[in-house]
Amino acid sequence: MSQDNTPKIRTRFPPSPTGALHLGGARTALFNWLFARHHNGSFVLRLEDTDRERSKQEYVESILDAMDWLGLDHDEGPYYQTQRFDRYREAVEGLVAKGRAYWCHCSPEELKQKREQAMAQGGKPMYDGSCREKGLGPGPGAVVRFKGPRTGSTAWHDQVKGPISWENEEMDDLVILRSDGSPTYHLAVVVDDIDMGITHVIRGDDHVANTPRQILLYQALEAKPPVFAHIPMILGPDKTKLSKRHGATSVVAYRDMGYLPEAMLNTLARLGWSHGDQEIFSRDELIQFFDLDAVGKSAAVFDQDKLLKMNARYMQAAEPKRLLEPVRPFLAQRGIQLKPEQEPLLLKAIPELTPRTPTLADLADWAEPYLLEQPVMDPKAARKFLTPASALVLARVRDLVAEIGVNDTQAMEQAFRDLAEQNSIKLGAVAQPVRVALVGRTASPGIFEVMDILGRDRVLARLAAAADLAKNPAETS
RNA sequence: GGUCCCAUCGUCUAGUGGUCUAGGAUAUCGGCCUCUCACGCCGAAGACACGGGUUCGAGUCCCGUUGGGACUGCCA
Repeated sequence: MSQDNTPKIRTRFPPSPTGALHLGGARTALFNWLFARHHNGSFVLRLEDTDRERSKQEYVESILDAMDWLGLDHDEGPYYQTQRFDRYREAVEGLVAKGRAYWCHCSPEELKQKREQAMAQGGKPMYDGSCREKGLGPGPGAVVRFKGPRTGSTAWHDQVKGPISWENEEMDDLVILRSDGSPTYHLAVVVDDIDMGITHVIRGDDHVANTPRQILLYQALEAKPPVFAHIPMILGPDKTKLSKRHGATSVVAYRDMGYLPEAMLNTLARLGWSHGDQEIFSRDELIQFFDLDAVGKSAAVFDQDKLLKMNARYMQAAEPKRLLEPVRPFLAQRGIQLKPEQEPLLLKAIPELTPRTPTLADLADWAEPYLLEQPVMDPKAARKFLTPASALVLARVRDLVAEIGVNDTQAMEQAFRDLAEQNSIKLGAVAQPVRVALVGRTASPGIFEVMDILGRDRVLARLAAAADLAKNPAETS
């Protein structure tokens, strides 16, 4: 039972489908989603596809896919701006009729020339308003410009930056309708946010300079502007705006590298937002604690190492079953189709594996020896540990396994220690050859746990195969 | 160039005038643990950009300087 009289909070995320969802966009989406969820409001998804040249359906799908992966579900939409052209057209006509906008016949070429000339003379590259008072009508190549005020100032109280104000004379008359009849970003975004009842616009602070222009548009359209909150940008390691040249910047790229969405979400949330010294947040905690007042003002550099560590923590903490489906594609990349009867074995191995595997890709790598009939033998490891001298040790261990089995790890460890002592060698001198015999490499979880999971028969078979190799080391190299 | 925004360890950040000889995380280094590799634990090093104010007192408030970023499109 809701008893608040205040209008329900509505936020939106409006990506333009001209590329994949990148880290900055994902964080913006996350903050909007968290804010809506925290306040029990609605989260609207809208595709800003008015740039017909660059907008692509495949990007729409990729963005939706990424949002889905992150679990950022929307309550409304996705709306598409290309389906609302009539509405924008109507708004523009209304503005022209009221004298708040006018037709402009200046060509892009002469505009560009004027801009460059102004720059060269140290002036401001703004539209000079040549057509502002001409009272022109539509025509070939003509656009509609907003008729902004020439005096006064426009101000707002930004929810993260505080008070910001702009001299109106600093703003030129922006184009709101292109010569092809399509609306520009400024017009479409304002009309949409009005129509969709958006109460809070949370977006990257690369939009602050757009805000006063849009407020003017709200006023001309006789609508109340929403609350604005400009969150700091996410920068690359070189502190410039994140872009393709910064390597992996798309969210799905991280998914494909084996990161868990909860780790991605947690890391993104901590860029520009904090809750005391807490570092790990569940999805519910994020919703519970998130608010705009704890969002910082300065730009943040995305730290891959920290994401990796975060992912490692989530990997370790995950229930083995949670990892089963997500790891499948990474196994498949290694040519392994996980069979149903192998699942219990993998599930049992996962707790031993995850402290060593920061990503799903690593997990697949480390799980491989358990899932193949015989492990892929690393030649270097074989050369070093499967020596004629170790053949004897391997044979003794076989006897041990035949005798004790593999499920009593404590008894097996004791037996290994006794064996080492009897031969006056260190435990490692026994364990390493065995390890290489069992998994084909020099690093693995504890050797007794590996044996337990592999099971007696497989252990015996692998020890036998390794002993053969050890007797004839030439074959390995 | 102009406008606007920003400024605490390498990086993410805590800090809202005194409890800061500045806390946490990550990265780095050292140690412990140990059958390998990890995990984990312990420890070290590492920051309030600079200069003026205001104040009994400033990382915290104000001004300036410097540095960085964004915008300056018929792109969003």
